[in-house]
Amino acid sequence: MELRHLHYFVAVAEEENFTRAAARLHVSQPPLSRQIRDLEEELGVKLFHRDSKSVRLTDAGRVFLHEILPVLGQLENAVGVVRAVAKGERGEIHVGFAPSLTVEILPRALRYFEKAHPGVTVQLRDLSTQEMLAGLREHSLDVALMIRAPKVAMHGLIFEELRRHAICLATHPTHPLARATKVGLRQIVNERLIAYTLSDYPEYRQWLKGLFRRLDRMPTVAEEHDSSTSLIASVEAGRGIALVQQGFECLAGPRLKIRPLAPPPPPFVAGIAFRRNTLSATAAEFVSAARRASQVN
Amino acid sequence: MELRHLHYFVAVAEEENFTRAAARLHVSQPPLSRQIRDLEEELGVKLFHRDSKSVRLTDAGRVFLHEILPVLGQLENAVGVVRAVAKGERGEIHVGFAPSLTVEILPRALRYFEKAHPGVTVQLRDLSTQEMLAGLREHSLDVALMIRAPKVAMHGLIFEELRRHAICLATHPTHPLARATKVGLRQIVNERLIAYTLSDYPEYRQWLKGLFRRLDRMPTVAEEHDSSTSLIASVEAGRGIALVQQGFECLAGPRLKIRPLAPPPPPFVAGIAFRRNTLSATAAEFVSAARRASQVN
DNA sequence: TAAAAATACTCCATAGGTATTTTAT
DNA sequence: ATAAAATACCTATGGAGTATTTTTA
Repeated sequence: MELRHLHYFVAVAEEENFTRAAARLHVSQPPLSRQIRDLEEELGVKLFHRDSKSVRLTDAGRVFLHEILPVLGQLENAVGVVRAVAKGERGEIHVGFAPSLTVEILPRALRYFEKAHPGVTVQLRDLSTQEMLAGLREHSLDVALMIRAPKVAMHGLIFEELRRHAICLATHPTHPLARATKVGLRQIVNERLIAYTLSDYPEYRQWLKGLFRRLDRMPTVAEEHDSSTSLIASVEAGRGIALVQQGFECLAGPRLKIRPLAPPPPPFVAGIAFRRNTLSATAAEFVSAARRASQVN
Repeated sequence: MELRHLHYFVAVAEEENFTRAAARLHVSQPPLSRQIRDLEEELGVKLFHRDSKSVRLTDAGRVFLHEILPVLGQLENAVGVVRAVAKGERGEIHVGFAPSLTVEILPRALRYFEKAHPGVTVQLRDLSTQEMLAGLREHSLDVALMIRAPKVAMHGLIFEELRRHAICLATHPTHPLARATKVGLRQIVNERLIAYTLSDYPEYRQWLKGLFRRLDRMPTVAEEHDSSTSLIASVEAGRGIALVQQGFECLAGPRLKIRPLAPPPPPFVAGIAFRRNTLSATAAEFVSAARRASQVN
């Protein structure tokens, strides 16, 4: 049985006439008769009473028509839905992001994307880099806004750089270094450092290690935090200093003093990651929205 | 698009592998690849991400699978239902009957039929002969238990005789004729006759007319009734006599006296009517149940 | 007799097969 | 190098066309 049989059956049932149904289907009458006969044979059921003057559904045929019409309707609907999804008119996209590191890019990217694809639901998930990479691999995420993790395996994934963020020093407003115009790395090696957790943000800690490699020592990591909120609170409480990215002001507000480092150390590289091969058109659109969002204002 | 495409798509989606899916479908891999490609082209949608190591659904493909699976299920179900209907395991049959004239046959026929086709709903409709013939013609009835109407057009319909009912005289128990062993037609020509209505039971009135044709006169039709119940009440009240069929006792009980006519006039012919060409297997089964039911005990 | 469906046949489009190439790891 | 999908090409099933016959009112 093929859809052809069903469409032919519906036409004959509705026209109650093979010749008219054939015309409506743009085929000639004999093949139509044959297809209906084949369908009846396959079902083992007579679908029509035929005589030379009239063609009418049998009881079984009436039941079949009744069962088949909604099926054909749903099928047509399915085709419409799948095309809409492929065109990005409908659907769902799962986006992972590191909240503290993408404060500027994410909202703008969302705005651009929403404008282009109002029918697509964006599922946002606040995740660590590790979770994002795992999520991308197991297809629970489509794209991830994250910081480049230099020594992390990216098999099958692509990391596309969007923006570089200079590293700044965040201190309590009354801290001695808060007034310095230029802060060098050497000036902070004896400070207590408030950092992100090693388990959730290994790339941050790698970067930290690399930052002080040229010097003979690095500051003690006095505390670990798994969120910017608690890290800010800790620095505000005077428990230590933190190294954060340019733009951190909009998270910390006036509670912390943010100073640039000089000479500027290698910056954070913010970007977007996605699977190399299995990127949906919609996800690709999100990537380009993120690209636009990261263009300097 | 044909069902083949959908079945192939489901197999590949579930196996996530063309070679295995091909084996499962009992076809070789290249035709399968081709059919999937054709489907994708027709939809204008990429359904799978392919690389040499893995095949995975795209987002659109996942949506399509989700939409298509219930459709294929319903289709399979429809095939099952239509076969059940054709086999008489399920379905509906519309039966018209003249209550007063089929008191013996109908209940027995129903019992036989119910036993053979417990899944079939029997819709019973108490109708006049005219209504039954119209119902059969417009397919709102499948079969009708009725009295033969000699001069009524039966184009396209078949009347199959089931049983003959001798004509009897029904009187009030104290009526002079109630004691007679044999009642001749001549003895009742001066009686007031209680009859069925001309409009609903024309064949009864035709038969009545024919009955007295040989005599020079016929009894006055004093009253008309459209149901046996009211006819019985009227005769019981002593308003006249009635001519009814043998077996009427079980309707009238002891309220009326039923006497045979002698010599016996042409009897009522009870039978079953149905369309000549468009008789469902189930309806045919009902006809044969009625045949069995009308066999003498 | 006429109107419609069924049958007989012919043709070719295409589903499916085999052999081979391409591709990505 | 390997494993799987895609491509190339061939075969033949069967869908569709034309001409004709059958059916029944």
